[in-house]
Amino acid sequence: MAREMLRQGGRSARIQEAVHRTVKELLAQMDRSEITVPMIAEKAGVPPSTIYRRWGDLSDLLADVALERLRPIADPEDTGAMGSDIETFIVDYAEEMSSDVGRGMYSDILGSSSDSAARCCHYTIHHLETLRQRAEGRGEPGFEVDAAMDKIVAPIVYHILFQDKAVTPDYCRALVSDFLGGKG
Amino acid sequence: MAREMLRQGGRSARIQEAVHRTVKELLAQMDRSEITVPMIAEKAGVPPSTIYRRWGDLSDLLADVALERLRPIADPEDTGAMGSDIETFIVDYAEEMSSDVGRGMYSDILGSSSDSAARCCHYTIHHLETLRQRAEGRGEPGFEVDAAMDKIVAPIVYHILFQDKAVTPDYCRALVSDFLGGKG
DNA sequence: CCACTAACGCTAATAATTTGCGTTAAGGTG
DNA sequence: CACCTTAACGCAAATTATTAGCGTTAGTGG
Repeated sequence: MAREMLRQGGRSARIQEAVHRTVKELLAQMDRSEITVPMIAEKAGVPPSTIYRRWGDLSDLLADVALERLRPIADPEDTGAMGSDIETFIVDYAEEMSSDVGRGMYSDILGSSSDSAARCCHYTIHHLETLRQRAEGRGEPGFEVDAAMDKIVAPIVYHILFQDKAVTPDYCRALVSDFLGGKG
Repeated sequence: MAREMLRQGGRSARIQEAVHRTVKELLAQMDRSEITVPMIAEKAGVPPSTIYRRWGDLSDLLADVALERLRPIADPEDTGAMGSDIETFIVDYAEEMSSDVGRGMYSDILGSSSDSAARCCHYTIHHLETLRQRAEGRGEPGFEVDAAMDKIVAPIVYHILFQDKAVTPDYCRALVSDFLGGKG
């Protein structure tokens, strides 16, 4: 992945923005296996060497873009109760990530030599942590975030990645209710 | 991945063997990001064009090699009882796959455009199925293979891939005993 | 043993990546 | 606010990887 930007403003930031935007546009138009660095460079209006120097190679650039897309911009929806909070978050997450674009983001992140994989799952942990704290603030008993990762998130991500079975909303809800039910 | 070989014998098979062996050797010596097709070609004694024509590109070749390494060669060890069969199989599997080489195989498989991901997890399902049948042959109650994939395999593979926590034998054993305990 | 053709080797053309070097502009300092 | 330092850039040349054409080799089935 890109090393942290040492300079945050001006030209450097404009290039980062233009390149990221271009990658997202290309990803929506064609298969990732057809995308090349020179192609991105031309569309974004920067020389290829700038991309190579800054991101290293295509897989690191794709991982960087994927990670940015996954970065939390808002907290999960507040539905009023812990069970429905978790269910809503998980069903939405699974739907978003089981698309071709979503699975592609996972592949890019896992194919990169950087630490983007660990970062990516920290985002999910962070969201679950938010839901846990919210529940406890309501006086609900809360839940173990690690256990939720193992029992809910891991199976969903596994099936998305290995494409061995369809990840349906019903399947997700069953995982959630199994997790919540197995506690009492 | 490589299309199925139309010709199984002679020269074609020798090349496949030489290339696979070379890839495994290189993988043991250096980081995968340093490996190139021309490098493999020279060491294996074949022209690069042959590799490109047959495997398409490097990621498909790596996925092909990874899949071959994961292909079951023997049934899981028979320890005399279902619980210890599952535990032994899972602990061994986790240990093997949590190495850098193991994680690399997953990355290669997930980064390929072929169906190698689904095949890879079918291998695991097949092994679990073997254990289930063996247990039932002994008069034991058996277990749900799908549930074992969700509750045992998925969390292990998730943590290996996303590198968010160490997958220790104790952790694996806890997953197995949780799975078996939650049934009675 | 012969015919058929998949798969190969070689080579030339094309495309991607790396590198050196001069230039621009961000961010800090007096 | 002008100046200094240097990260990051643009350009272009050199290197390396990939693709494609075409004749050749050698499995496979008859």
